[in-house]
Amino acid sequence: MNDQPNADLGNGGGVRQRSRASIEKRILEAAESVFAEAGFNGATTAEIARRAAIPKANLHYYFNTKEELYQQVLTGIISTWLHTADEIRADAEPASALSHYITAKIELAREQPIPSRVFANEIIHGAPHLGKYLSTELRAWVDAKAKVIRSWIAAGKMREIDPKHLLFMIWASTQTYADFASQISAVLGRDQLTPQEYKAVARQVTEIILRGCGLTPPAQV
Amino acid sequence: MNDQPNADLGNGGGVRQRSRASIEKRILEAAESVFAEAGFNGATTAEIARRAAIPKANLHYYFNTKEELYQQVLTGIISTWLHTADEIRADAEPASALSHYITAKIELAREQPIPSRVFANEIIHGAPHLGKYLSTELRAWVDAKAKVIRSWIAAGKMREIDPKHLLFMIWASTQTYADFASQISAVLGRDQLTPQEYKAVARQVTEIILRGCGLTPPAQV
DNA sequence: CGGAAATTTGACCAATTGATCAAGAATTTT
DNA sequence: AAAATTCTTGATCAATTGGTCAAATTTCCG
Repeated sequence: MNDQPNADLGNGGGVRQRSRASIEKRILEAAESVFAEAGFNGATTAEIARRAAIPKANLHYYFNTKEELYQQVLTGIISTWLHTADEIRADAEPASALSHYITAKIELAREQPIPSRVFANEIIHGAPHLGKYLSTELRAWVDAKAKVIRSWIAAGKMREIDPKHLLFMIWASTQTYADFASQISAVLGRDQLTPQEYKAVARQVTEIILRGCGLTPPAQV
Repeated sequence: MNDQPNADLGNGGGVRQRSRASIEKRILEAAESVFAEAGFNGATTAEIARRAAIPKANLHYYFNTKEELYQQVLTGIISTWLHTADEIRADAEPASALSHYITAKIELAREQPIPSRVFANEIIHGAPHLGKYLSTELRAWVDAKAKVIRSWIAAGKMREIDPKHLLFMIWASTQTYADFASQISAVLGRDQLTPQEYKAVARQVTEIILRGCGLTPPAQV
């Protein structure tokens, strides 16, 4: 039953565990990039093993199935996203909170586009591997944030808009720079945006959303 | 060389051609849905044939390779999209033109989400089957529309914004309702949005974008 | 050291899958 | 009618691929 080798053997947590953690990380990073490029179906364990520079059989020693590997990649992505909107609280100023959220999301799209693409791919295909996450955890998260935004509206701090669809719009407008980067690059005619361009994008998206909500964008940093 | 059976034989364009067109359409629709659900790699010609209700060997009679089938699906999608922004012209009013464009895109997301997902999937994976379309045709399209928007700005009709990133934002905010429908459904807790909800979405996205551009949303229809 | 546990690895397997082929059925043309 | 062309389809193939296995090799610990 216990298919986790080295589990709970009291070996002192020495070199083995450190090495194990590091090789698992290498495998997960390789898997991430392959899943992002080819999707779950197109990804092959052989290619993941190649990028992790280990034999395929060794990969299956650390992760029993491709499914298990994919799950861990997804889990990692989700946990990264859970706390990007911490500033969206009832006692915060909407303009500042939304501005920070949008900026953080654009930065994430720049710094970690690959996990974002794995997740987007999963959603596009109907989220067959995500189980109930969307309709439980994420839904609760959105409900909570929507409540905060509604409190801002009730306090007369911003225009009356549908909070959930505002969130969808922010997600879409920011993650498009990770998920659809190849399209944006091709259309703009360059390999990738410069950090300055990302800043300009964050500023423009923020301005449009905030003005659209009847808010005044904060002065630029 | 000519692997198109029945091509140019002067048979009068009778039953054969009509039947051929209809079966090809059935195959393409089946392919569309399978590609949308599983991506290029995950799609199997067997499943496409099953949905088209023909033997797999017969499918390969009409479309030699899976790649050819995919190309035709993509081509169909692209041609559908080429003329959705015809109202974005220099002599149009920005508020009206953008409003119509956004509304049309949301309607397309509602009516034809499947082709949109096939395309989105292709982009996410780096557009390996799209050839130079993005960097030639689509880029030229965007350049032209950006020029129009810049003329509106120069005429003092709207706030100074980056036209291309505005277009990206409109694409993202509208297509998210096709591409990420499973996420939106799960978060909102219902199978699919009602036509009324789509209308409300179009209204809200339009309002936010227009106000964000310093425009006044037109009165609702 | 020396036995036990953990790790590595090449060889291998069963299932899937894109594509082919040949034989026959249906349709059109002469 | 019969020859020619188009269409249909079951059988089959070669390649790919997720996963297994057992035999080494290494590491750990008394």
